[in-house]
Amino acid sequence: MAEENAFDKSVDQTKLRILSAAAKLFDGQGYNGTSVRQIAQEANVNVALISYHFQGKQGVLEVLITSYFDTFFRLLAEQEEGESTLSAFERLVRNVSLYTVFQRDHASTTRLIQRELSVESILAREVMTLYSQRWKHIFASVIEDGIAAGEFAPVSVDAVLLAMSSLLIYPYLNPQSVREVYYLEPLSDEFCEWLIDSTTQLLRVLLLPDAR
Amino acid sequence: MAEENAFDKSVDQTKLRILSAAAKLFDGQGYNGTSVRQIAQEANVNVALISYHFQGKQGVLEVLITSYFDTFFRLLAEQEEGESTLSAFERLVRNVSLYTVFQRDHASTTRLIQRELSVESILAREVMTLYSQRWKHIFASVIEDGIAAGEFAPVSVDAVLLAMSSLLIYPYLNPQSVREVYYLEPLSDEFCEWLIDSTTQLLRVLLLPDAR
DNA sequence: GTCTATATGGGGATAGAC
DNA sequence: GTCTATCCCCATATAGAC
Repeated sequence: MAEENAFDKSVDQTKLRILSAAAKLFDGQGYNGTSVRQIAQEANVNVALISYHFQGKQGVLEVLITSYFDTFFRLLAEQEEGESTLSAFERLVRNVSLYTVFQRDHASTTRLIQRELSVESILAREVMTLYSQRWKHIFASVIEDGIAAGEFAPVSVDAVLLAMSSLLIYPYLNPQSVREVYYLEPLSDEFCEWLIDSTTQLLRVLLLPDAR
Repeated sequence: MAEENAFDKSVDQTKLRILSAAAKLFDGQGYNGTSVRQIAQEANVNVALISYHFQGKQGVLEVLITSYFDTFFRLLAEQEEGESTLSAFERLVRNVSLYTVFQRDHASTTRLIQRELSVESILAREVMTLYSQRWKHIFASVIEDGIAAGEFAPVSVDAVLLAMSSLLIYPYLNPQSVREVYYLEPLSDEFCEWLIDSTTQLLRVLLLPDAR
């Protein structure tokens, strides 16, 4: 299990420095607004090392995207173990909570991914769409289970999920507005709790229209 | 006399062609991902005319932003005339409906503005933040009126508005995901109706927790 | 694995002719 | 108001020395 160990001293030090610098800069300035020179400077490494380790700027973006989603799916799988005894609604809320906190803990990558996802010309868009579909499928399964068990009303799963993702994602896509316009701090614990709570309320209304 | 006349035949033809081409390209590729040469080609005008008419690429973006918001605020002001007899909730829903349809009718500009708003290094960001605050203030006033009149629960206006904007904006920021992941068409009438309806339901839950 | 130096192309903007 | 030609800067990527 050590063969794909990503912590092999100096090499990975450099790779990690590049990834971390790139995440920060892509986050703040956008992918196209960031140059490899900036990344190299921010990471305190030589420019050529970016091409050497990641085959260019796009390679850096792709690694950021894949490790972001892979980490999330791993965490989710861990949480889902032995969750089968819970109700569909409880499982849904647990997944929402995990995702919210995950976004908070990976705020830079979250913002840059969600932003670049809305750019059509980005080459990594297909990768992202694939992950988005996998993301959706996970949440959709829980809702479909709930509908099949009669726990949820027979709603449009797609519509519910879109509303849910809007609530969850937008604040982390545009934290600047959250701070400067709404005077809330998206990185705070209170904000996460509020966001989870609001989303739960919406889901309750949409999925359990009779129960109140 | 004609010093400020913006409808001067050929000049305005050119300016409009540039604006329209820029909106399309900024929308699809992002501001930084679009070159003035591309804009000129798409608009079928000479590259130099962009600098001549708009003092550069950034000037084009600024005009797009200001006319977008100015148009929306004008439409909103027209609608709000003689609305004072309505309840706060009804006024809120009317404003939500107007904004949703406006976003749909100006989908390219909506997406590009909302995306660039999340980029810190964009020079036009201060302009956008200013408009965002004005936008928020309009919706906030209605909610505050409702609270003062005892129609709404004494909620956190900021929190409610953030949830509302998340629902309204996200689908127009990322219409690709809406189409490819959720199989919904954000430009359709049915989608607008659904979005207005979902938002109304959320607002009802948050603002009128007792009434049902 | 890291660095220097360079190749090659494209970016935005403008001077000056028409 | 429009176009041509050009300026200058910066982008990414790589070849080759260490």
